[in-house]
Amino acid sequence: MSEHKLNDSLDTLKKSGVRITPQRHAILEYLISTESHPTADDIYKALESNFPNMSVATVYNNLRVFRNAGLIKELNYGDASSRFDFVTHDHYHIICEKCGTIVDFHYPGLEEVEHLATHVTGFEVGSHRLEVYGTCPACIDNAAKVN
Amino acid sequence: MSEHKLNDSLDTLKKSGVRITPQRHAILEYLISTESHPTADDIYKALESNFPNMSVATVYNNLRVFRNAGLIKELNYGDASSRFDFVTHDHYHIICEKCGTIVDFHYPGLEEVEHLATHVTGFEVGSHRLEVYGTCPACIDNAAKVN
DNA sequence: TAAACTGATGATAATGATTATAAAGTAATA
DNA sequence: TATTACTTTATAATCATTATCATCAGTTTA
Repeated sequence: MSEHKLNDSLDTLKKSGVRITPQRHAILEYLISTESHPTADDIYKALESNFPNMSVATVYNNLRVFRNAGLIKELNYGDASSRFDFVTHDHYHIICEKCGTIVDFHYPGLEEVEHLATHVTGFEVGSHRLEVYGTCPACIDNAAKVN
Repeated sequence: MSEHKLNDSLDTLKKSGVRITPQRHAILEYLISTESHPTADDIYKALESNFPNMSVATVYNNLRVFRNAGLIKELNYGDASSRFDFVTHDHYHIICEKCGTIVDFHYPGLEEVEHLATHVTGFEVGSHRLEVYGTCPACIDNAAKVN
């Protein structure tokens, strides 16, 4: 799956003069293949078996490289650590406040909001971020069972 | 200004059995009076002269108390520390990527998005969060002067 | 090919925000 | 007044992230 996403990404990196090391390859591959939105530590642990000597710093460094290249997004929710999300087409996130699950969903875009914001504040708008919070189906079920 | 916001907040706290200490009073007052979106440390520093013995932990503890009481919101942007915002009427934030300035703006609400998200994901939706990123007028000016 | 250069990695220390802990203070209540 | 519950303060602990620096690997150049 998504073999071409990986190749596209590797091309992008090469073009900006970034070397493709085995670690970088593995981190990118993991980010593309996973459905989840892993923390740096998740990634570190997931690759531990293949790269027993890899340093946490390497994970952080390369996440920054990928972010600067526009390949991934860094997500900051209330909890302690950042999560990382491979950038595909535009999508938003809905987050379960009970268990932390993050699910993607699509929405036609909110250019209106950007326009209004520009108009009202005089800012030059670059991007926006939207998240919806609630309770996921699994947690709703669990709550029902308990009562 | 906003004397009644403060009194409302104090009432809310009293009703939920929270004691009004001088520190709590001062922190709340500061949050209501300031236009900015201060970090815990900003608050700590701002009240230093009046409360030379106040501990940072007190600031954090009370911010949590206020947040649990629904009086303030905790905002997490990319940078290191959380910012706190007194909850008034619903508004969104636009954030300058150059200097970090945060400005409020109003928008009719995005219930549509919540409905769609519910429909698509099966989540029970509670709230959402939207931020717009860009460059503030001052930074635009500065950039123009340099070139 | 060998030397030199550049960037990447890995180990570890440092930083900085937030939280935990425990002792002492303060208000509320019986 | 004695007891209880809640707060504050001071400080230590935690934990994510970043900085440092020696080492390593790939690439370029002589």
